Amino acid sequence: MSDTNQPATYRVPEPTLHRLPDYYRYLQHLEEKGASSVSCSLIGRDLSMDPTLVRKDLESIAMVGRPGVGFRLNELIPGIGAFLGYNGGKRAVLAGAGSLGTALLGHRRFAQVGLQLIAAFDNSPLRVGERVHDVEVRPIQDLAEYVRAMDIHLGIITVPAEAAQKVADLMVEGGIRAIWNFAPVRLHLPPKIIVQNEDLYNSLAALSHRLAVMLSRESRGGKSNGVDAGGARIA
Amino acid sequence: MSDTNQPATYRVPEPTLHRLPDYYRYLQHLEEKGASSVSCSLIGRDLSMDPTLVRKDLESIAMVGRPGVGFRLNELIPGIGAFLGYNGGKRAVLAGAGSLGTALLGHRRFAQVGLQLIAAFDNSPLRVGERVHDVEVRPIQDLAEYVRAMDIHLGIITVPAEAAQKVADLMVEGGIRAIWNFAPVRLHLPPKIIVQNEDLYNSLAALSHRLAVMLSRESRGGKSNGVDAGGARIA
DNA sequence: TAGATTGTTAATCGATTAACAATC
DNA sequence: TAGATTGTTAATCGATTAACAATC
Repeated sequence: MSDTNQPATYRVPEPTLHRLPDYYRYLQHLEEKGASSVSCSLIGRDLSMDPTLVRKDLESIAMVGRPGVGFRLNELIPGIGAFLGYNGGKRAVLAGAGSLGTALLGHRRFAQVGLQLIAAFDNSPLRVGERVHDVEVRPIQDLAEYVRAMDIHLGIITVPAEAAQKVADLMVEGGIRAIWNFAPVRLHLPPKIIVQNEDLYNSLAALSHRLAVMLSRESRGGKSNGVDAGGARIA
Repeated sequence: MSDTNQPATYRVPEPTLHRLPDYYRYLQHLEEKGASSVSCSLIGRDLSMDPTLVRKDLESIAMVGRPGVGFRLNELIPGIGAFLGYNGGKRAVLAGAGSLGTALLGHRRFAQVGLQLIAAFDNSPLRVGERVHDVEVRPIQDLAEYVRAMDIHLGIITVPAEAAQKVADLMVEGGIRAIWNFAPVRLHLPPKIIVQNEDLYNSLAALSHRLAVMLSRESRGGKSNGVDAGGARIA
């Protein structure tokens, strides 16, 4: 890490953050099966990852194990859970009670990771006033005020792309600190706001490109002229 | 977390692949506004990215521009589109006609990127036989046979976590080459199969951890005892 | 030509993998 | 003690950023 005199955080790498839920689930399974401790090599074997990477990940969130033995599940699981805020009770509002929004509102498992969707907002008079999976749908105009009054920090955007920026602005106006954005647009936001884009097209792109490469490669019997189906150069 | 067990022979970096849809959309907007060419620095400015990174990305998919001028939109947009297979007509099946599955089946925009969901599968007799957004829901038992008969390469999994592995096995049995997995589990699959996990918990983890850090830091007014809210060590 | 921007090579940065000593 | 596994430091690898020459 950089050794400035500034109190900089030991930043937990983004990739590590993304892997933690996988460990968490795997370890829960393991505990249900009666195990009481685990080694990084076992985790690595079962999750098809390099054991050293597992160790580094656990180290980066300050988990300690015992040389020669491994990590105790009854420390490790709560440790990861605490780190991820799974017992936090994070309250959130959701904007856009369409089909995706509805799916998220009905997602029982969110409660298990400490996420509570306490209100939904929509601009359609048809939807406002309804209850979707026990959550009341309110008019989008009330969003900022509601968020401020209830002191909510997390907002979820499931409106169409065209409306997303406007909704994001309302959230910021109300004092939201983090946005989980399912709309396929990059939002323009103040630098302080944390954003996580959940853009299906970004990952579909990777998937479908690889698929195209694989198929075109097969149909050419493995021969290549240096340019694949999609136009990418091949090493 | 974008992961694939694909043995990488070609060299378009994963992060680049994920950024391409952003460029594509941005450039379309730009063209609609009447522009006919664009420079990497303009893209960088509007998308808040380093212009050199933009250039590298375009270079890696073999786009060529003109020094002193930039890239012509009428070459660049179709170029990226072709690379991503947006005019391909990729047929796919979806397993799990629950709320998320239904949302995806109704997602009109997929057609715009060349993705067609041509059949859905579910194990609930209540759902089988229904039509969800013009797509017929078939019994899950027929999946492998259908996929083989129709020569489908792409499968989408929106079943609950417990059922995901079984469904994935059926897809592989039918000859599926790539799986877009929305269930929160790591699938065990033959190495040839391309997988893209769309696991909400992975990104929620990053988001909620950062939020927790931000909030706890504020509440301490910047002071730190060496351990933040989530348990991460601070330098 | 002068200005701008690409194409390309080099430097930096960060994450993963490897090596090994400490310790249960 | 012997075997296993952690903790920690070093090496490698890949992606991003910087530098600069070529060219429209």
